[in-house]
Amino acid sequence: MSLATFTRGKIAKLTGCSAETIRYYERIGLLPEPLRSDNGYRRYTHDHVSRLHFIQRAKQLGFSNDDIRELLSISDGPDTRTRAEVKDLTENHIALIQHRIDELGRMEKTLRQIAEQCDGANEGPDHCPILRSLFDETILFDSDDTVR
Amino acid sequence: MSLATFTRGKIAKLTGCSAETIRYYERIGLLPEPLRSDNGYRRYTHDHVSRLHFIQRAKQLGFSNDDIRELLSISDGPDTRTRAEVKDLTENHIALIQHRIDELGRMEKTLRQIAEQCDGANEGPDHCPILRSLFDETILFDSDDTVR
DNA sequence: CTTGACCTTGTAGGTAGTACAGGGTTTAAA
DNA sequence: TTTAAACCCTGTACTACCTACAAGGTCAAG
Repeated sequence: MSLATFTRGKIAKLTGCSAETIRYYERIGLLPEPLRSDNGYRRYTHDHVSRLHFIQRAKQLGFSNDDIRELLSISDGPDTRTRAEVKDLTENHIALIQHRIDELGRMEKTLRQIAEQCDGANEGPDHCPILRSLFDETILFDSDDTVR
Repeated sequence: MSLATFTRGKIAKLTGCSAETIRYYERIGLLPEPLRSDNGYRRYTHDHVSRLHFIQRAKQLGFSNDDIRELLSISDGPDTRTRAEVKDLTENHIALIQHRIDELGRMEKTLRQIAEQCDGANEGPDHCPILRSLFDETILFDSDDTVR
């Protein structure tokens, strides 16, 4: 067991998080407050390092800070009920991502449609077809749900 | 030509934007400042209505407020150079959306992989496999670019 | 002993709004 | 006519997720 500790700058370099971000995570309760040296400097442990890695990986998977806080608190809690809650969170998150993908796919399709209209006729004296279709009342959106 | 004007609440109902949002769009320069009545109330015209519609449609296509400001200023400017700039903006935007879709697709794939591991063995005495793979150093991410 | 690199705190900025407080005005009903 | 609801005005603070800076203290190297 190593008892090494790290300053904020050290743990930042070690994990790839910025030093400011680490302070931010502490403020919002993602990273537990470390002990302090006599000079007031934070002293991070290996536990902080693995938590930061956890946070980074969860972030890469698109989990929100609230999700991550939840996941960490489940992980810190008693072993019972753990699996079901984590599974739920994950499944909901997958559904959310799918929804976003669908939304973006619809956007892309419509954008390609209106961008295509611009391709051919670059010569006419009339207005830009893209702007026109944005101003036009009669648009061809597959809008069925709200877009952020 | 109708000279009708609308209060903020009226135009909000007419367009489906919230009254607060309309004030916000004015503040950030998306919607031009309307004239005022003697009592200080804003008096919106049909031109504001079509601009708001434009904003809403562009938003549905995922354009940022900066993009929209740009598109509107192009549309207000002289007719020359218009088409090329709009086309550029649109193509860049399509590329951005594609990038986001790819990113989300990678997330989804990885999430499904780790969620699957949880499916079968719900009985073991060990830790939750999802949490474990988030804590584990050896993850199987297809990470090649930054996430958000 | 001084310079520069680190650490501390608090605060402001960005995006795209939402929400509310505290005041004035208009409209509708009693 | 009076009064209450419903609107309007302004400024400000809040959400998520940080980033960046200012003003000061501390530490290690030359």
